[in-house]
Amino acid sequence: MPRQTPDKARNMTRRVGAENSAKRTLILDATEKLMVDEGYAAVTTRRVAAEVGLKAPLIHYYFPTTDDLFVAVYRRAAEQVFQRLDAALASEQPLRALWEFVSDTSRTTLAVELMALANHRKIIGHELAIYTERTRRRQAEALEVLLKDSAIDSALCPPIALTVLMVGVARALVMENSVGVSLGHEEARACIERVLGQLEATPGKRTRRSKM
Amino acid sequence: MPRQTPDKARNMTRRVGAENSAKRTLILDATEKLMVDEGYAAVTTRRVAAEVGLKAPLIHYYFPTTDDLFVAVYRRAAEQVFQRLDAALASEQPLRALWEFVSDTSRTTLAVELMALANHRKIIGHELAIYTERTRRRQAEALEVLLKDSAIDSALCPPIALTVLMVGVARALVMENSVGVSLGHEEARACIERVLGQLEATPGKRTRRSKM
Amino acid sequence: MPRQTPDKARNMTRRVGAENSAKRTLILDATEKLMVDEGYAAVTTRRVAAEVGLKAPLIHYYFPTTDDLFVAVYRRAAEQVFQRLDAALASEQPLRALWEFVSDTSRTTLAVELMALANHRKIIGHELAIYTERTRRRQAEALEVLLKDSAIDSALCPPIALTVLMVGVARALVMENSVGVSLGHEEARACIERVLGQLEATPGKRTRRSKM
Amino acid sequence: MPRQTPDKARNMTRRVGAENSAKRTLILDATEKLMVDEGYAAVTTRRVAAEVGLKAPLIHYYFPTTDDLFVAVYRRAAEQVFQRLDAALASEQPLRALWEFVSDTSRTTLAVELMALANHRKIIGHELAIYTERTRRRQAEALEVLLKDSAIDSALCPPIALTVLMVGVARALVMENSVGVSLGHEEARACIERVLGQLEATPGKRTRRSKM
DNA sequence: AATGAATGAGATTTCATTCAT
DNA sequence: CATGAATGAAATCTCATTCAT
Repeated sequence: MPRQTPDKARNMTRRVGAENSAKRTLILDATEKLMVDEGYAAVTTRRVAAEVGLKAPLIHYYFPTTDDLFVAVYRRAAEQVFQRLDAALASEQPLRALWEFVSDTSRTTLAVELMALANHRKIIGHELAIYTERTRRRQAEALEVLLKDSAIDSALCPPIALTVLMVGVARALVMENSVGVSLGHEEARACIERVLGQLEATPGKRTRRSKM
Repeated sequence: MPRQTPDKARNMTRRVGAENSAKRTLILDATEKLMVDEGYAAVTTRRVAAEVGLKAPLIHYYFPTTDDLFVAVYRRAAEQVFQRLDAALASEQPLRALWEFVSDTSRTTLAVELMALANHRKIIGHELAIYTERTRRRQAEALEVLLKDSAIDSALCPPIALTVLMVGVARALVMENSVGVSLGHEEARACIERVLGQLEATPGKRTRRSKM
Repeated sequence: MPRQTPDKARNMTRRVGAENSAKRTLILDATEKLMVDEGYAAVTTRRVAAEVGLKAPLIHYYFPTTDDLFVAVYRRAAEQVFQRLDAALASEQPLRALWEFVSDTSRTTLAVELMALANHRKIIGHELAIYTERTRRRQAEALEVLLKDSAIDSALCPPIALTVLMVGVARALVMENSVGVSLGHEEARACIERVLGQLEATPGKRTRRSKM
Repeated sequence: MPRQTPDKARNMTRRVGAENSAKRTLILDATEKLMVDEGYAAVTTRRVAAEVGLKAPLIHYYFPTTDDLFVAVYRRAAEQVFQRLDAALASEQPLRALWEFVSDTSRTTLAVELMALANHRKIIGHELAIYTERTRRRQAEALEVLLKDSAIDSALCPPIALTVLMVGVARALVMENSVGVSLGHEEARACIERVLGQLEATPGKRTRRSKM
């Protein structure tokens, strides 16, 4: 596991390599892949360097501390999330797109790893919190519009609760998958999709039934 | 983070200390507390030893490798889970008790940590998978009985899916909490409790409308 | 140069090896020798280990951080200083013995190195300050008695000033020596010894004239 | 601490930047300030560069190796010393001026740092030795004239010894100051000034007494 | 004259584990 | 049971320096 960055190193200038250097991107790619495939604990200077075919100290040239590297990975991912989220919400079947989005395996795996990481790295934790709340709000707003006159009873389950539930379930499925558990997953997915289908099927009116 | 057990050490005889030694228990308690409070990465031979007031190598007397220690923590927790799960399902308001059980903070935190750990420790991963599936099946069976003729339409959402959803949401809430995110949590909890209330309120009958 | 100890490591348990272990002593000896011969900057885990024929991490077993090592060297030296200082002051010709003591090459070299080190290591600096003042007071008290009715005019140059001057000159000679400068040293030493001779020659009385 | 120059780099052409470039001067200023404020160990390519707002490799353009940088700092300081020394000796109260000169804090701090540095850098050591002896000779000559017929008995304490003592005491005061020791300093200074006063007060003759 | 990129070498420290007692 | 001692392996980070541009 990446040993904690000694405090001494913390207040140095960050982000040394040019923002768009090809190598910088390569390093981020490799780190992300490592996190998804083997967990954040597999991310060490050496390992990343080996993965990209660079020498270890060069990693530090681009990302002075390992935290900087993690933060960079996180920020890049967050950027993409916002774009893809908007795309999903603007699509034909926004609900379904949203679900597909939050249950996208590799993206969610990364999110889960960052969350685990955040337990030990205050900086990550803080950034993650801000971003999570931002995303959540965005989703809730979108849902508010989408479900305004749908079958769902927003007194029973307001949009923001809905996003919490969706995201939560998605994350759990991914986590379990990564340890090889899949019992009930299919049923859960089916169930969710059925509900979504019902919701989307009743874009307009007064269906008395189907409440969630 | 607990460095990976060197392969050299792998084929040792396991479980040296007597199964019920008081110290063994102390070590397990300390380890569990560490995992819940600071994450699994805080668990190192030294740290645990310091916590219990013992010398590091003694930990190895009871748990030859750190993996053994984790496995033992896990197994002990799993035992308790089964007992408490049974108690919950046999209680007055089994649904509500079940929800309280799966969303119990400290227990779930431990579960999440073990899950994160499992990413890097095959042995843990394997044990975890077996146990998770066992618990799930048990829950599903119980739900099957409980909801047989309740309001819920088991075609729409079969019991096993329900346990996946409940457990997933609970875990997500705990994880987010640990990084300081709580936006929407209250709403989500309220929503779930409302649904549970509805289900329990209709112990008998023939509600034609399927609500989830 | 020994890189600064990361803060993280600071509040761990100190002094691990038994106080009187033979190896502990060996390590201290080697460190002290290194400091005297090549300066404090030559003290690195590796170097010390090589010098004693041990493996580098073992140094950390006895002295968790390099600061701990320096502090231990310093404390041991300080102990000896007090003993030898008392012996000197109790001897036949206390003034001369004192001068010989403060101008003892290897001891003073160590002191100078510790002083240089203290510039960068707050802990050392603090300990050093305390000890220096303690020694100084002890010397001044002794001089007070010794010179009570000697030729020296304590209004012109009180005992405490005298110790400052003696120690200062001695240190300067040693420092210069270590860079190969010796011009005027012999004359300075001779001069000091002549003054000391004069002072000791007039143990009693009546020099009306104040000489320094 | 400035890591030792790898031997590989040793036989390069030296002094690349123009002797009087403004940036060269800036670099020297920054280095000197660093040495005085934080000790020579704080002098690293990066640190100096940051201080002047330049990029690290540019330092190497002006001073191929770090040793070259130190030597340049040293030489520039030495130049100034000679000029100020001459001024002091030509002043109204040359003795007092000399004392003020040798006990000037920031200059002496730099000298002490260079001395400490010299322990580890042969080149510095050598240059330092030459310069120290030159300065010493110059001071001794001046004192010889100044004290020719003063109260001081040059048989008891020849001029060259006197410079050694003065410089030594001054350096010691500065060093102790930097670690926070000041016990007895005031008394020592007072004592020295009293002696200087006495000496200057007797520009001419016939005091047979008052020897130092 | 200046700089982004790269790198070899090395420093400190942590950790799991073994071993002899 | 318990523990002091020892150690291989690795992780993070720093630094002086080179090189191509």
